[in-house]
Amino acid sequence: MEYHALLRGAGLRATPGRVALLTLLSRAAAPLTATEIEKKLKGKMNQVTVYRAVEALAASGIVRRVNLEHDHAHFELVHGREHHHHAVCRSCGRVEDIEVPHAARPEQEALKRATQFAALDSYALDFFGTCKACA
Amino acid sequence: MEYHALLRGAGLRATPGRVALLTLLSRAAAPLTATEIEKKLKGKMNQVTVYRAVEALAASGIVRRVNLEHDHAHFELVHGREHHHHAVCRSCGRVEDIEVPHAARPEQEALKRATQFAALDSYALDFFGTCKACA
DNA sequence: TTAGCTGCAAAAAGTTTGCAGTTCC
DNA sequence: GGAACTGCAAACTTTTTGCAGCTAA
Repeated sequence: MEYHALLRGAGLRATPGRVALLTLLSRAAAPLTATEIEKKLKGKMNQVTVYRAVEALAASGIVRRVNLEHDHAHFELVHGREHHHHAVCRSCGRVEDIEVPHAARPEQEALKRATQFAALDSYALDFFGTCKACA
Repeated sequence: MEYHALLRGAGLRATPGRVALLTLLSRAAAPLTATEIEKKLKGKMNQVTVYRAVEALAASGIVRRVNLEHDHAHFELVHGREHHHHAVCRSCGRVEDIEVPHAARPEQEALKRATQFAALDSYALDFFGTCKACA
């Protein structure tokens, strides 16, 4: 029941659908779209509720909204884990999570270069190319 | 008429609308959405044609499609210039172009870490935070 | 002349909202 | 019991497609 506690700790209700959603995301190897989530939860939660759930979870910092290419958002669990990145196939849309070493706190360097920003607290680093299946 | 030649060189027709579109993008301080482009070209090109034009221009490598937060694509000119990045305001959506020093060819490092990819040839590094106007 | 471009109308995707009923705590 | 959550239907936004007419080369 670890997700039950996680939800309650964020002041959210631990409904069966939300626990199933978090369990699904925790087992996914890459971010999922709202439609993928709804299909894999088949019947447990309808699409509108999926959107509302990921919105609430994102507001609590439990889930992160990821914008890759393609015209729809993807969602992933914010493990307590390391910041990670994505490789995206331009041909089929496949996404793989990858770890890439990078400078510590690149946001601070970016903020120095920006003239119109008061704060930058996160960043996204995503790679695009062709997956082995499509090559 | 520099854009006329650029278009012809890519095998595309140099229509007045496309030249106006490229001129607009060249003067923009940050990537524009299709709707913004259509409004700023008021009357010169309708929205459907804007989508078809940026698609053709992106296929020729003249324009780049950028996916930031928010649910719509942005488009920017691919100057012959340096790879650059974006600061995005989570509150109002404002986007500023920024230059950030980074490792040479991070794609190669990323490809080593990916297990399912045959090639990675580009990447996006975008920062999120709050702009001065919203702070 | 003609392949490429354009506009209009309509459809397709993805996402959000209103409201009434249900459920977690 | 009451606030939070859910599902249904419908709206809204962004993007794509079909088709007929126009135009750059």
